[in-house]
Amino acid sequence: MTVWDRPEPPTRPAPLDRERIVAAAIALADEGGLEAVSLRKVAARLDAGPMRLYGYISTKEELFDLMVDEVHAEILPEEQPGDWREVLRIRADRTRQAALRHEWLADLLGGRPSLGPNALAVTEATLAALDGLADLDTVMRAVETVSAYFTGAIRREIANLRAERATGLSKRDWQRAYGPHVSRMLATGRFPALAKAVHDGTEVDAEESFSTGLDWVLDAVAAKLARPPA
Amino acid sequence: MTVWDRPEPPTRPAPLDRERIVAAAIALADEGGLEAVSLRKVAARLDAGPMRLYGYISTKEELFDLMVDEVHAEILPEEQPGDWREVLRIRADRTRQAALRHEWLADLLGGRPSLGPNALAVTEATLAALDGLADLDTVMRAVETVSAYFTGAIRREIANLRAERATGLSKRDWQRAYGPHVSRMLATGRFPALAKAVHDGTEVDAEESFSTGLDWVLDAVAAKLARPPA
DNA sequence: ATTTTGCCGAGACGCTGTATCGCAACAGTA
DNA sequence: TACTGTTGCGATACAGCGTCTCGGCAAAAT
Repeated sequence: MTVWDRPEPPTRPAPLDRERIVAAAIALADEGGLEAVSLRKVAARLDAGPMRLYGYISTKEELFDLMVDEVHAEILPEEQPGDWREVLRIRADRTRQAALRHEWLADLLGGRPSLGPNALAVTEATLAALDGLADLDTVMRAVETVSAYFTGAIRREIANLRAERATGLSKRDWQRAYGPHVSRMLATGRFPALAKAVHDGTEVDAEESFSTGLDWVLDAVAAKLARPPA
Repeated sequence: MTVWDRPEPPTRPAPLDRERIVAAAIALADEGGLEAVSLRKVAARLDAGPMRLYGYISTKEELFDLMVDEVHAEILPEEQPGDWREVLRIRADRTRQAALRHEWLADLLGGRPSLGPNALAVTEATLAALDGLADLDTVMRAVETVSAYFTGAIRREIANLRAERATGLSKRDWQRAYGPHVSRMLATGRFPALAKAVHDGTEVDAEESFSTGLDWVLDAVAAKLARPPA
């Protein structure tokens, strides 16, 4: 029996590891949002059956956790530039940038404790930058307050962005963007302050709004760090 | 043919309206979390077929929107007590309380723009309290910054609460609560600042932590309101 | 060469959100 | 009173989901 008669051995399944699984999941999520991520589709991208994934993760939520941690690798800057304020600011900005690249991140941010290695590294870098500037409690409060701010701000920004996209291109005009419903509501006269805000408000771009709010919060932190509590 | 022979006419289906649908959905979510809310189960609670709901909502997401708006009715306080700072503080506190009563709210908070009547009323009340204290841009930034903070903070609090519950009763101890994984990570020595924080950190209760961070943010807002930009 | 082991994937289960469509009960008209 | 038009409910269907079970096959161990 010559070689030509013998069939090639069946190609062994492509080797798999978490990294490739997570990469496939992220690609899927980047393209179609979190809801486009199904274990079946992730597996299909890797030429594998869905059940194969269960050797590497035990639940879909775990896959999400891995995805979030993977993105934290993008958030952690290469090198730290000293000043605590800049460290916090950069962390916030980079998280925002990551969420703009991976909008699904906004859906997951703050939804579960992030305890993966990359997320821990980010926290470590943040804490290190604040170490010694005040007692530990104050430092923790500072980090958590800033995190809470940018988590919430990023979520809102992405939510608005999606709403704008969904209602069609209308970026500027609140009323037209959010449709006749809000207009009607405002017309009832029950919301005078809101109506005024919508009518008179200048359109600020999202980045500036994020940045300004962040500055405020950082100012507050600065004040507390300067005067450590008795 | 007497009355006795004739069967009763089939009982007309129980009348339905959005209020009852939303109430059923909220009850379900309170009991088993957001994932326990399925159109089939909501309909079953109302002795109706799933398809019946589509007369009142056109998508499951809309049902979530209605649920969020319904909870905003709990958030809007009966009467406003003047001072802008207290108005913002009360709004944050009440939102937090609502999220503690309805943990699923944390999953939805900030996820989509809230444009229902109750949410608009809450925004209206907030804006009204700040009206005239500074130029409109500053006021908007203030409201959004505070909202971003408490959205993020509430999310984190609920996330931690769930994690504690999931890993078993261990409320206090970080390391034990988050399991051997984190301990091992810390033991690697790659996260000295984090390790110190975990080791030396005093356990602060969630409410106080929320409240302190909120105060900081409100301080920042106060500073900006006092000095309206040129 | 033979046994053991471990892992992969086909299939199944119960569930999901939603489209389709036939039927039955009402309102209006002759 | 008989008929007809309209409305809206719900049975059924469909495609997809996460996950469990299990049979079989290839690699490793003996």
